[in-house]
Amino acid sequence: MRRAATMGDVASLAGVSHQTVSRVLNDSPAVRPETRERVLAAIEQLGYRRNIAARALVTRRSQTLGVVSFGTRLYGPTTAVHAIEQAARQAGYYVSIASEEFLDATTLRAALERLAEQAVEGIVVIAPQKQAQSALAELPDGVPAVVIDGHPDCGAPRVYVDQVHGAADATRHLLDQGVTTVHHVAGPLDWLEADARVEGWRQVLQDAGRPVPELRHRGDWSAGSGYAAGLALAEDPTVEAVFVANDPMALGVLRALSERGRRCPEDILVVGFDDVPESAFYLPPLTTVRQDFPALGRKSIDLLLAQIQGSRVERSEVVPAQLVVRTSSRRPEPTTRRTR
Amino acid sequence: MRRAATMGDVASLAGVSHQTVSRVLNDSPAVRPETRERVLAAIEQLGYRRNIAARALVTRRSQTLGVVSFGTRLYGPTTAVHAIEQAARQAGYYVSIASEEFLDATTLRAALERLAEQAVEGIVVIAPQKQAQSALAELPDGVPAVVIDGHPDCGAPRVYVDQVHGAADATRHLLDQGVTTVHHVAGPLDWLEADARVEGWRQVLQDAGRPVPELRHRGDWSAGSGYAAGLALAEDPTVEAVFVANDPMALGVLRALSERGRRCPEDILVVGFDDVPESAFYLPPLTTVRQDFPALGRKSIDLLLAQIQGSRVERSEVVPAQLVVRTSSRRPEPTTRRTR
DNA sequence: AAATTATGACCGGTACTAGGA
DNA sequence: TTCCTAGTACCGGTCATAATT
Repeated sequence: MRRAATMGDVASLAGVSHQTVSRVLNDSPAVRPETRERVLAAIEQLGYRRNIAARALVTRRSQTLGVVSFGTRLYGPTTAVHAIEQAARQAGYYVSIASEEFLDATTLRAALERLAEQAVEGIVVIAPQKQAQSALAELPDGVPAVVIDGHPDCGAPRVYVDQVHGAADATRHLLDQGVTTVHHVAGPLDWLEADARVEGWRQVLQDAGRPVPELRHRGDWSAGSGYAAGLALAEDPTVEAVFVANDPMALGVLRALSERGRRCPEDILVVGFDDVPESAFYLPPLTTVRQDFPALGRKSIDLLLAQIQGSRVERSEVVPAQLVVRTSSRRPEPTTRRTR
Repeated sequence: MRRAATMGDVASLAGVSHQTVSRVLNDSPAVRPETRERVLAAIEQLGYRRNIAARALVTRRSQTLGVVSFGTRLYGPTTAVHAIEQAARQAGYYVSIASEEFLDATTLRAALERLAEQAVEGIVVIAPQKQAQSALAELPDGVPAVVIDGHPDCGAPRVYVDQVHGAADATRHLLDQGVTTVHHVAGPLDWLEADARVEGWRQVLQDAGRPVPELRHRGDWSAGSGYAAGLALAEDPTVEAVFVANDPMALGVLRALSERGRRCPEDILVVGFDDVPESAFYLPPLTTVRQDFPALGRKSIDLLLAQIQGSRVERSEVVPAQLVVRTSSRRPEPTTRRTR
């Protein structure tokens, strides 16, 4: 394998100095169009490609942003990561990923360390688990960072979806259907989002003076865990409505209800959270709360770039959640209830 | 911001030469343990971190692998990318992602160009669309590459799931339930996998001497497109069994059937493809064909590393697909058919 | 002589200066 | 002036080689 062409090679082929080649590559205005053409032709001819290691060495800029993510099989993080990539690229950055399947302080630290080794210019952390928050304190010194769905005092600017309002809207919507109260299938204990959704749900019930059912059901975001919770809920004849902390768990609940002969929405109303693409096709179509994950990703990059460019940065940015009403939560008119 | 510590700083603090520091970092045996300790202490004290740009410049190795992916919202590619990251990291490589939402020759070329700029040492391309194949011919010259689910003569070693056998198994399983023939809801025209699944399906029907229904239904992998196909299938009273090219589309079919009052599995049998985590909780639980996406990712890195290390590499590696039988495809015994 | 350690060239760019057309 | 050449000092490592125990 021949050694790759260098700037000097291009320069001598084009009959200019290496300095001029550099100017052309960096879009300096101080190059005559005609000269620029000659240089570009030489670049083309030699298949020259700038050595980014050399460039990074002298400019002290890696042109790379880092992304740390956990639970990458989940719809939310995956979608957000994708949006991050797009936005970062459009801003002229490469993206390096450091993700792990499960999070604990050790793996988060390791992931941050890997990114630090690469001298990334900024880091986006998607770490909605509580135990991530402590490790976040150790974000590399001078490196700008943004946290998605993190804790208010995690030390870095945050971008987050308004989980509390989303959960409140869902719960209020269920109460509006005329039920006495709403049960909740919560997400895992360690997740901040799970807490926020519990809070929104509880708040609305309390404000409405409704009994707050004991929180007995905690899933792990999976359909299987929702199914288990659904079996228990189906046993309880007083249950009229259930707010489930995400869509896959809601799918599990729907299946459990159906197996136990409890019809949705005739007997029990169900609302999910996330609005995964499939939820409109569950049986019945699922009412849910949409989170705009792509917006989350884009805004995190906006905040990060602002920091890199040295602007003062808002401490946080909120993305609203939006209730999407479908069949699973609409109580049929009592008159039509048994006609079908 | 103070300038970061350099090897020379560490060296003078430890009272050795920069060369010795380098040896310590590269685990050279030619360093007295006592000296090594001193150096490590100095590194710790200064918070020294090796500059990978400088290292890459002289070693001509970026320690980075590139991944190109499209349709990153789909379960398969996402899962595979994740496995790739894990495997690459374990092998001591960083991972740079270049993905786009939609693929065409231009975006693929752009993605490969971005990775080439970064001087990645190897590339994994996940590009199961037909139109990707031509652009694959332009894989950067000397850069090792592996293609996941690509065309046999795409020019690079391939790792792929045995789609044809998976589809054949699914179809055969349906015939075994006693139906006359099996209908198919295919994936998008441009996808190789869609073709392979059609082929496996058709093959089995032909071999069994069954009528091959005209291929009228083509979705885009989404539940919505499956729903549309399902509505049409529900109209046709002769349809006894449907093999759907992926799980989300199968979900759409199930919903359409249910809406039109055709029961699954009593009236129509359904089989999907992919085994997404939710499919066990569809109504009814979906029989499907599991693809081992993590294995796909791992094996692609194995092949890539082998190439990088200069070994001769098998042209391709196959990952088997596995039929997972659940409720949606099991015809109830005729005697119990109407009892419930 | 063998084991360590020190020295300087080099990787391929960028940034600067001085000066020519 | 405006554009460009020429030359050189970096950036922070690695490697080959020489020098020192």
